[in-house]
Amino acid sequence: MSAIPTATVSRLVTYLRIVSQLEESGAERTSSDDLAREAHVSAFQVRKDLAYFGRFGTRGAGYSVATLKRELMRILGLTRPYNVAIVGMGRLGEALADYPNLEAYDFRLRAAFDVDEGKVGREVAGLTVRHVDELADVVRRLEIDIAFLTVPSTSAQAAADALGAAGVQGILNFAPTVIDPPAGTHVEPVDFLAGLKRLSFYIQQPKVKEETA
Amino acid sequence: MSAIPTATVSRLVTYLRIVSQLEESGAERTSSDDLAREAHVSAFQVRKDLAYFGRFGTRGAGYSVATLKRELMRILGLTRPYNVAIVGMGRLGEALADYPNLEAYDFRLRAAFDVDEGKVGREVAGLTVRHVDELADVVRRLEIDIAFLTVPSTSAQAAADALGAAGVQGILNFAPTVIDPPAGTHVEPVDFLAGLKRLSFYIQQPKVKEETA
DNA sequence: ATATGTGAATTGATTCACAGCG
DNA sequence: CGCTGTGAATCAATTCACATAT
Repeated sequence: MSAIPTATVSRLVTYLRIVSQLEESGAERTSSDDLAREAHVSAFQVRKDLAYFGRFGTRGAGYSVATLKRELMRILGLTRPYNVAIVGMGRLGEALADYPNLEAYDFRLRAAFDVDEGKVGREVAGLTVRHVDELADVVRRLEIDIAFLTVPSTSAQAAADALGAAGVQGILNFAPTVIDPPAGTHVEPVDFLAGLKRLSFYIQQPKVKEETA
Repeated sequence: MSAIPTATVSRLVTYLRIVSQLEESGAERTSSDDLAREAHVSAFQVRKDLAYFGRFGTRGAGYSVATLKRELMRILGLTRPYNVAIVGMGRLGEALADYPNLEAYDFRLRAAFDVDEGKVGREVAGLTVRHVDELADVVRRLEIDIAFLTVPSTSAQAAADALGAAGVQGILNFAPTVIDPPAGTHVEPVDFLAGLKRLSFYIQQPKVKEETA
């Protein structure tokens, strides 16, 4: 009967960003029409998405920006802190370590790992890079909830398995490969190469419809 | 009757990566079952996705790895080169400029832009960073097809509009905001913060089902 | 009056079962 | 006999229309 569509979850994230911007700009009230316009979806869609979780508006008057923001944060589980580790301190791992906006939603970078002895021991964003041999131990001790997986594709599955076994609940997978989620772990892909290839498909579309005889 | 589901396009990209790996590992033939296992979808799904574009297999014998790879590349428009520009040479822009795998599918980095005079003139990945004032001019002259948009959210829409007006056909949007696609331009989002918030939702799911009375 | 919340209708995507070829 | 390719059936998501609350 239930199970929230994944597309709905993605849109909720978008609505949250929009109400956050509205709040910054000083707006106090908004409507499904406003949100729909900003999120590039229909107003029906906005209301239906919200209806999965409750009733947050006032008929005739729309939504309170503050209330809707609070409720969206609650729905998305953003009312508590998450401890984060980065696995793979290449260029991308380093860039993520220095990313400033993480703390805005209480994502706390607590550990960084690599296999390369040349990288182990270095300081990145106030953290000492540790060897992946210590992963299970450190993840448990620091109660890491979420890992950013920025290792090469060839080691991504093994690293994910190790993280799952150590009790990590969520993995943001930056490696361009599909990972089999360890039991009890949710994996979200962040694959810019895939996005690039989708672009390629849509760009060439206009001039298609040729058959290979 | 027509219109390819966007989910199908995403899966095609995955199938291509799988057959590329199969090719590297020396395999000559594969099947919808193989592909399904690797891509974490059903074999029906694989065959249906491919059926939108033609018949690429041999009944009873599966698919030739080489043929399927070639066909997937053709379907995805990856048989010709694309000229790429990066707009926004912050940390992420720089990391992308140095990303080694771009040339593998003939994506050619040809230009880099920033607004910051401190960055303009610097050398990155063999390119001189140009001021965005030159964007329209340079995009046209170098026949840029695709832009990586790595500017702050607040300037993302304006930059996208400038790129669209200059004739760019595709934009990979790394800014954490929804962009209104300029006419004739396709936008693909690559938003790791959104992925992180989705993770948060799925992590907290187990312990939910509380109502606000 | 106005904009939400929601069952019903529609549209779209996935699954299935098997016909069709090698 | 295998495994692909595909219409038909099922399932899910989106759209619609309107009753409902303020």
